[in-house]
Amino acid sequence: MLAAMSDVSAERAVTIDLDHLNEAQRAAVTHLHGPLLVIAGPGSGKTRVITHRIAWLIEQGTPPWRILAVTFTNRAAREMRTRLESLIGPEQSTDVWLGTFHRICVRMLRSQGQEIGVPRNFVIFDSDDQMQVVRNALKDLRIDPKQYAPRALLGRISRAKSEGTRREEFVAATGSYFDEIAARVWERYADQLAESAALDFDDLLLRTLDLFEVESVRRAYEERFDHVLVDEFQDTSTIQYQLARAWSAGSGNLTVVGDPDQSIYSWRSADIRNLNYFVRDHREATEVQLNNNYRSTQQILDAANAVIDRASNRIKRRLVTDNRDGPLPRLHEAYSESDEAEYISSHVELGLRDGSLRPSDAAVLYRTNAQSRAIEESLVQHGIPYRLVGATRFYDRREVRDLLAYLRLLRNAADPVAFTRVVNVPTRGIGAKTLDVLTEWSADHARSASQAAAAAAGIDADALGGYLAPPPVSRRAAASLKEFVELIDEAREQASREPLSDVLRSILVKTRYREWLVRQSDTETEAESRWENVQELITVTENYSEIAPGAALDAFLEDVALVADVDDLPDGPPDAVTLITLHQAKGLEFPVVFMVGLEEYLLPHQLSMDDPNQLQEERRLCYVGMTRAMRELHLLHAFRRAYQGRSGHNPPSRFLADIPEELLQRHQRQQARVGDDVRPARNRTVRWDDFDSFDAEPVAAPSVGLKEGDEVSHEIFGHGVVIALRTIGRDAEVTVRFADTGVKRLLASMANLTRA
DNA sequence: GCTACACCGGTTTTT
DNA sequence: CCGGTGTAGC
Repeated sequence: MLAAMSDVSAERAVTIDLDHLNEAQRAAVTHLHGPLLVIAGPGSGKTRVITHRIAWLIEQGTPPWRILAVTFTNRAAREMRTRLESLIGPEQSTDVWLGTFHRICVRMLRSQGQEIGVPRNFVIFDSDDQMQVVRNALKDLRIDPKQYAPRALLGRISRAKSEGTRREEFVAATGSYFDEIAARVWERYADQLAESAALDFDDLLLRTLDLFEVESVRRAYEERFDHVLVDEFQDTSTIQYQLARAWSAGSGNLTVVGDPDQSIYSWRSADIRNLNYFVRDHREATEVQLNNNYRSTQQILDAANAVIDRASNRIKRRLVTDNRDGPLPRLHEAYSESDEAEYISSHVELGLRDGSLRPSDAAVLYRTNAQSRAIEESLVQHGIPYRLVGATRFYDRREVRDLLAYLRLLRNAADPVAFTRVVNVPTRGIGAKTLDVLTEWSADHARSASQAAAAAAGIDADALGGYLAPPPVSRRAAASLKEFVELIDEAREQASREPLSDVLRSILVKTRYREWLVRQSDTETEAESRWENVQELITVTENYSEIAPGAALDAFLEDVALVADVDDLPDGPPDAVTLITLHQAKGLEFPVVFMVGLEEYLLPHQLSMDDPNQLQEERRLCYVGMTRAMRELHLLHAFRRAYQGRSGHNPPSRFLADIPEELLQRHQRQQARVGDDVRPARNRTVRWDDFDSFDAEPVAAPSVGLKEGDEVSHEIFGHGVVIALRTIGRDAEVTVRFADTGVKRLLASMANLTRA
């Protein structure tokens, strides 16, 4: 293999080391020509294969800028770039086209979009903006948002777009009544985006595809890329696959890498069938399977395989590893979500104490973001550092979005979404009435809301021709509008010559934004944290100080729209336990993984239980989670769980039942604490005291065999003395003063105390 | 026009 | 439990 390769590049020194790749990996890396399909199981060195392949291609003589590699997330793109740099150095690697579909589309549209009427300086509307636009559309069309949920309508529109359906086709198709409503909303929606010179995420892809309809553009790009590589191919949508084909049409060198078992984004229009279509469309494609796992122990893989094996319609594949043995995955039934969290904290604490674990080695994986709270509380209590990934994204926070809206107005005064958002933030006496008047006026006279505001304020009347009657707003509102318009104008002027961070600071000062935050916040802590977010935003903008002021604004807004990921912020403790959703965890690995909430209604999630396809996806999600673990995997579920303010009992996840008993190490609470009758908790945080009410007939003190003054020892807390005992239902609460860790209250049945 | 408060419904996942 | 929306009273 190596010899053959050297022949190809006879005069070139071979610097890419392929020796440490296995045979399948090497085959994928050194595939020379034509379509290539790589099926890459979890931990099989997928990223390594892609980066090595790119490096190898470059070494074979392909210029870096003729290689296009598409990833699913920005994080993956970044990682790939870093690894590529270490292989071939920064100079070569910067020239490789590497990014998400959206990122690459933006790049193409910025340079050639005008060919198809895409405004050069288009802005990108994120989902929050989109919702706003849909709401406006509903208002215009006098459709009751209660009857037709904006969310659902937007979902319908977006799905249609991702499938490549054009609005005209959608309207023409005889769909349901709901679809007809969606079609009408879509029209208004499109109009408003056009008015704002905005593209939504779907448009970025669609319009780029349109771009390739233009003969000259297509030809230019056909000659442009010698190789196109698509990562996470199982998560591509119809439109994304079409893009990949368009980009590789010239060379025919399309490499797709994916794993059907890890397809977890169908709700985002990912179509797993693309893998089949690829094979159908490229009969001559070479297929390589990577089934060697370099991440997990055999014990973990066995359990994970057991889960994925039960997926229907699945081509059987099995991951194998040479990895050293490790402990069996541990299955633990906790009593409640806080107990579940406690188990995690205790384990981490133990590992930290004996030095077998660093905080960053551990990750807690959950299905829904809401589950992170109980974990956080417990970690805080134990003083264990953690970092929460995603959750409420930084750029989704109200105060951050307010300031972004200000910045967007500087860029495009006509942006109605941004205008409506901040015209009265902080409140400056411009209410619903005034806004209505402005909206009507701007509709009647084909002017933007900003122009309406200026006219109402008595500014710029001449520019309107002087004969238009200004919008009839109150004297007070007019004064406020004047203030607002001037604020924006000044800031815009400032933005053309000063750094972004300074522009933001002036806006904050002039609007007394901080005082407004304090007034808005219920608690001082909230005000503080929101102000911190504002400061953080300023810090982010400081990264743009190198760029010329005008261009900085553009670049910043674009990045914000495309990189809405908390991960990109420098913040957060460097060595911390990771709290992350199962979805976001894809592509990551951790020595120790805790999967929580392995219960029916949570995983599989309630909303996915009716549909067999969605159920399959939940199973794959479970599989993805399990295969993140390198050496230790803890599978947790709780007997009782408070969710959305209510408390209930969920049976263990069906996926757990698919793992043979002998592949697991059971660690269960020793006795049932309450009857089957589960009553709602009074408090969100379940305290042991609450359990008193559960038993109608309190029984005598349980036979825990302990009394005050007894010396006991505990797995984690060590040695201590019992200082109090209390009957709780059929259990006992034992208060122990531990030598190292102080006083703790423990449940006898859970704590596993032994007499010392 | 603003604020406080009651009510309702629900996001599972994200470029 | 959360946040968004609607209403009453200032």
